Amino acid sequence: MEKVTSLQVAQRAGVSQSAVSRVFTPGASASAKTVEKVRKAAEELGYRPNMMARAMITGKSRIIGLVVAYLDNQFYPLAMERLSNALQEQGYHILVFTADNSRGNVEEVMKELLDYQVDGIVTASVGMTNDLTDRCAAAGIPVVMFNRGQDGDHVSSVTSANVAGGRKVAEFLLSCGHKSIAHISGWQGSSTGRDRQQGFCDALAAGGVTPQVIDGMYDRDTASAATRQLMGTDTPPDAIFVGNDHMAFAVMDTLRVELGLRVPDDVAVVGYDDVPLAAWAAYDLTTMRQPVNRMVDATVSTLLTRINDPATPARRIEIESPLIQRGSTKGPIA
Amino acid sequence: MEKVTSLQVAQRAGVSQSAVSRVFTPGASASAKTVEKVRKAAEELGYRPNMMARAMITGKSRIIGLVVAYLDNQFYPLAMERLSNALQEQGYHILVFTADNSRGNVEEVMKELLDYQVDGIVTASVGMTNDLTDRCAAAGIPVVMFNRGQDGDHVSSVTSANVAGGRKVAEFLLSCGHKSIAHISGWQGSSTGRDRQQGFCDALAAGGVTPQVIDGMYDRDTASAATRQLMGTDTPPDAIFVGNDHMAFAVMDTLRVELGLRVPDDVAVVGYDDVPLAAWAAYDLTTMRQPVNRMVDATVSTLLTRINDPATPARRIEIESPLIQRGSTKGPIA
DNA sequence: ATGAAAGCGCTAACAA
DNA sequence: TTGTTAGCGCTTTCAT
Repeated sequence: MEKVTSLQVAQRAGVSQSAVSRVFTPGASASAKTVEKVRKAAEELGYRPNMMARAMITGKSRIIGLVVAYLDNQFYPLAMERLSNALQEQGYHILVFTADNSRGNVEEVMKELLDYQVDGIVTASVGMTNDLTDRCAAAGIPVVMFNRGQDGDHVSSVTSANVAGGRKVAEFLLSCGHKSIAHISGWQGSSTGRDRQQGFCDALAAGGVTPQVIDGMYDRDTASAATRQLMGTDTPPDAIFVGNDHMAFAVMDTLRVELGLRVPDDVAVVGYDDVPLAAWAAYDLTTMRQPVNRMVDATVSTLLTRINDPATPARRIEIESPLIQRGSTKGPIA
Repeated sequence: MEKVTSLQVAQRAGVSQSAVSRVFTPGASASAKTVEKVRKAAEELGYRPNMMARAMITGKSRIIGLVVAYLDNQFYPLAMERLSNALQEQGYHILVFTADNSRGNVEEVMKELLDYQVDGIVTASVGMTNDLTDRCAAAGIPVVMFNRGQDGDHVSSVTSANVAGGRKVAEFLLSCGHKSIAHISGWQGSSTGRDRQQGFCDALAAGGVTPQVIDGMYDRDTASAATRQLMGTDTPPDAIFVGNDHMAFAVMDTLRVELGLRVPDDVAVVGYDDVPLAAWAAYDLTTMRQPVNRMVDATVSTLLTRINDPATPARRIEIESPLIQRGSTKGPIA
C-alpha cells in the first residue's frame, strides 16, 4: 500500500478522478451517491489526499513557520505547546526553525522558511530587521512576533503590556516601603527587556528612587554575577526586580545559597512571566503574569485573520498583565 | 515579487528552465558559465526553489514529523531544541504534532502526519500501537521512538538504559545504608516507567529490601499525593526514588515545605533525567542523567540511515546513564 | 453533478 | 553539458 492516489480511488469507485477530488475538497459539490462510493473506495485503499500536491495548487500549505531561539526559558515551550494545539485545531501545523539571535542567522532561517511556502510565520523571542519583515510582506506572508515588539507596519506583534508591567512592579515595591531598589533587566537588545525597564525606572523616578540597573541578558550566569555585584556594594538593595522568571530563579539561588541571605527578609525578588516553576514551593516567586493562553489566542487569531484576508493591516496587541504576589516579597505596608 | 518561478529565472538568464533546476539541485551538472548566469538572475529576482514542488517529484519533503505529548517536563523541550538543531544542520525540519496519550488521538495525529509526506517520524513521550508502527512501515516511513521503547521490529527506539539505571539507583541507595525505601514510579503505561521500576525493584530485592511503590503518572500532583501517603504511614521511608526529575521536584517541595522535613537528612530523594533544574541550588537533586545530546544524535543518525536506505533494519538503542550525586542524598557510608 | 483537460513549479529521463 | 518532454498528485475551470 505504498502510495494511493486519487486516480486509483476513482477507478475503484468507478468515477472520474475529479470526482474523488471533490469529495475530499471541503467546499465542493457531489451527489450523495458519489460521495458514498468514493468514501468507501478510499477507505478500502487507505487513501488520504496528498497535502503537498494540494498545497502546490491552492498556494496554501496549512503550515505555519515558527522561528524560535531558546527553549530553556520555560515560557517558550509552554507557549509553543499552546500554539501548536490552537493551530492544530484550525488544521494548521507548525514547522520549527531554530535560530540564534544573530542577525545573519535569523535572515538565513527566514529564507529557508519561505521555501516551504508557509502560510504564515510566528517568531518567538527573536528580533527581526525591518528589511526582513518587509520581504515577508512582499512575499505575501503574514508575520506575527510573539513576545517581541517591532516598529514598522508590516509586522504584527503580540506582547504583554510591558511598560505598564514594569510600572506596576515599581509601584508595588515602593508601596512595600523599599527604598534601595535594583533592576537586573531583560536583554536590552529585546523590546520586552527595554520596555519593562523603562516602565520600571520611570515609575521609580516618580517615587524619587533611582535604581541600579544591570543587563541580565536573559541568562542565568549573567544574572547570578549581577546579583553578586549588586550585593557586594556598600549599599546593597533590599529589593530586586528581575527581567524574567528564568533569571529570577538564578538570582534567588545566588542570594539564598551562595550569599546566605533570606528572601524576602533581606532582599525581595520580583520576576516576570509567571512560568509554572514560579508557583512551586521552592521559589514561590512574586512575578508579573504573562497570560500565555491569551497571548497565544491573540497570535493565532491575528495570524489567521491575515491569512484569510491579506488586506488586513498589521496589528500590535498588548495584553494586560496582573502582578502575582507570592512569598518572595513582603506585602505592602499597611 | 510575489512569486518567482524557475521559468522566469531561466528567461532572464537566457537558458532553459531545466538548466535553472540543475543549478539548484545538489547533485547536478552545469557549466560554470551557466551556473554564473543563473545564480545572477536568481539573485536579482529573489528566486528560491519551491520545496513543495520539489518534494512532490522526489518524494522527499525533508520534513520530519515530531509527535510530542507534553512539554511541561523540561526534558522534552530540551531534547526538541537539540533535535531541531541537529536536523536543521542536515537540511531537515520538524513539523510538530501535539498529541495527548490517548490511543485514538495518537492514531488521528499519525494519519495527518502521513498526509504531509514526511520523510520520517520521531515520537517523544508517546506510546504507539504496533498496528500504527506497522502502517508507517507499510507507507515506507521510518519511525524512531524517543525515550520510549517498543516491541515489534518495525520501529526503532532510543532510550537510556532504564533497567540498568533503576538498578544503579537501588545499589546506590543500599550503599548509603537505606533500608526503608520507596519508589514513586514513572507512569506504568510507559516503557521507561516500567523499566526503571523493574531494575530498581530487582536490585533492591537482591539486597533484601522490598520497596513500597506508587505510580506517579509523571504528574506533579500525583507525586505530591504519593509523597504525603508514603510519609503518613507508621514506617515512612528514609529514601525515595522518583521516576523522573519533574516529579522529584514536586516530591521535594512536598517534603520540605508542606511536611517540614529535611532532604536528605530525613528523606533522601533521587530523580531521573538530570534536567537543568536538577542542578540548580534550590533542588540540587541527585539523579540519573539521561544524556540528551547522545540520545538525540542516536535518534538523528538512526532516522537518516533509514531514510537513505529503507532496507536498514530497525534499531533499538540504549544509552548508558551515569548517576549524578548531589545534595538530595547523603553519600555512601564508608 | 460530473468528466475531460489544463496546469501548480519543479525534477528526471531522454535526446541532441 | 544542455534543451525538450513528460509527469509528481492534485484542484479547478470548462463543457456537458
